[in-house]
Amino acid sequence: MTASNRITIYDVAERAAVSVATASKALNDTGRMAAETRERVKRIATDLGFRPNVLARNLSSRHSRSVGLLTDDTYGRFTLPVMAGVSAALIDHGVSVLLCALGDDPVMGRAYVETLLDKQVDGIIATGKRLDRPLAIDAAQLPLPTVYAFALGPPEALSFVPDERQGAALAVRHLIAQGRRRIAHITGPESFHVVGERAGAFRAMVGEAGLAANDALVLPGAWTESWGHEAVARLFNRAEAPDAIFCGNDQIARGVIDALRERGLGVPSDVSVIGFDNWEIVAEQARPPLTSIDMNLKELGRQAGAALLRLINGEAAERGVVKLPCSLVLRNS
Amino acid sequence: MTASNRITIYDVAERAAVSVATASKALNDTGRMAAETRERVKRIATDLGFRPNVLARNLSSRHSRSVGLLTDDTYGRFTLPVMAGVSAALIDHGVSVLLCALGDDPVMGRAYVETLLDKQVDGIIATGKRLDRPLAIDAAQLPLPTVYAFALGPPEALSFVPDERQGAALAVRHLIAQGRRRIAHITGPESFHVVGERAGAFRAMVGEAGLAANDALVLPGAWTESWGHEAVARLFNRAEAPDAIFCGNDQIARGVIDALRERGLGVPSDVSVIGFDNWEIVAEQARPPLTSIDMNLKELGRQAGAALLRLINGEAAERGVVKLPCSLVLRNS
DNA sequence: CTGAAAGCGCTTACAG
DNA sequence: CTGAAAGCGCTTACAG
Repeated sequence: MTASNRITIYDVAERAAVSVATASKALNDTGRMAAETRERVKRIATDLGFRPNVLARNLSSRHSRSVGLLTDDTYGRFTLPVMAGVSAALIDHGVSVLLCALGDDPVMGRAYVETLLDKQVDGIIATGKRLDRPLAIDAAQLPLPTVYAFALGPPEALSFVPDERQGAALAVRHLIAQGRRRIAHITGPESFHVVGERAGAFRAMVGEAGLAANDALVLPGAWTESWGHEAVARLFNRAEAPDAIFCGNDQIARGVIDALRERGLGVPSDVSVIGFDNWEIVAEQARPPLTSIDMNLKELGRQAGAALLRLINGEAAERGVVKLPCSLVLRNS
Repeated sequence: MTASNRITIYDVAERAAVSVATASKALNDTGRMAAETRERVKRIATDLGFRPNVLARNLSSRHSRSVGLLTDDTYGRFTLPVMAGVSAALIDHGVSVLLCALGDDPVMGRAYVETLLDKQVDGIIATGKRLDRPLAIDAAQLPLPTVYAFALGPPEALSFVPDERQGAALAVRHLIAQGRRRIAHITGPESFHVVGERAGAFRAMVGEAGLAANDALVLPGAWTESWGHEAVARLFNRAEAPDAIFCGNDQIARGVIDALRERGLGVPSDVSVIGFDNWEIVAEQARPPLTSIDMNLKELGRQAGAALLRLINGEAAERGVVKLPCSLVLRNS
């Protein structure tokens, strides 16, 4: 029936002594037929090693079983885990992910998105290097189901982001549970949205616990080891030194740990330290290994992928911002 | 001719008063026909806003115009720029990139690759988190054109990697050109292949220039700021201190710069410092901003993508390891 | 419960 | 130089 020697649905149908229509319905669990027929067709397909030609299926069914993944990230510390999660969620449903690496140039971006639309993607996932900076392309305008992952879309869209406040609260609660009473927060530049979120949650938790909620204990700076180092110098040259430090990321925490050691302070015996991001290469190499907050980005990607699948299938429209919980990864700091 | 209201090649043919066969050939620059006819068809297609249905084209032409991108990276510092380059090289040719995020589990990996093959990808790009660690899947066994990007494939395959030795030599040559005579190399763990490569090139260049090629001037350690800090302590507590330091990455370099400042040494007045990776967020924030070596990973991805296109088109088979030059990014250190 | 037939929208020998 | 026709390998109304 077919020129090439690849097994087609015609071969399966012939062998099962049914029509290709019936074979198709049997394999796709559609239509009605005797259960025995369906089973037989499926078994024969497996025996023959039949793999449906996706290209043909796409043309008939008029959709591509693929989604576009838009990103403006060319560095990837946070984006790649999200992408891996999206991909994992979709692959089991035979949906593949087309990568579309946008630059910061909207004109180029639009051209890229055009080719994505030409490929007839069934939906779009938008992600980006920073939560608080929109992509060069307005993905929500696209005539397609769209989900934002580790990126904030417009209110009428569906966005998945880490719950920064919950993550920060988790960190502070952990320190309090260790019996710490004077907790400082050393964090990144105030221009980052997450810095405000985490600092807000920090203040709230500390206040709630009836501890000293002194603004001098919140130190915004840079996302670097050396800032952690420097901030420790500032904090510990005062009368009342903290007994715990919640750091805005793991690199800061690493600088903090090193600075404390240089001062002869034990971690965690004298001062408890907790990081954020759970960047394994940094957290595990610290001495002692660093306790940290994990944003579960792969899981976030997975949920975004699953939600996009639901939208594509026309299930109840979801919208708004879904904040996913962070988790505490205990090490020895 | 068609049920939907989307513009098809039938609409174009009708309007141009030619057959669909001629329209197809005109638009694809195949076949022979009067130049005038070709132009007219193209113009009408543009006027009508005709966009060919890629799904149909794929089925007829029996290829998907897509390639699979295999990676085992879920962190992405180096992989994402490579991916962006690959994507940029292919998108202009209407070829899209299917992301396939392998875990470290070969069984899962194999299943993922199966679905990629089902999608009839025309080729594969394999990349990974570390140059010197193979993927869980042996991509070279796949019955498809395959290119390795920022990953070493088997000798019979085509691999693109940065020229580590050239990059290191570039760094050392720059320091020598600044009049530096006693150059140290502070770098990462010896278990990394790149550490050996860069250190080898460092020794060769220093020897060639007739400078002190003392093994005590090569300090392997960790990829962290704190190791840079510590290594400076070791180097400068000796009689003969270096006047230049070539660092294995930018984080080390940052620690080095901070440590030198703490010792009251001027950078670059007393000691020149150069990093590796050109990780902008680190290099630009250093005080002074850090001169560094850039591996040009996006360009590497671009070349790998272009090479894969050539393989897919059946042009002369290429193989072996292509080392792409690094470049020097001058800042103020 | 099953099948014949049309159709998805292109491309590509082949004939003229 | 141009076109009629078959074909890519499935799916899906529709008829029975």
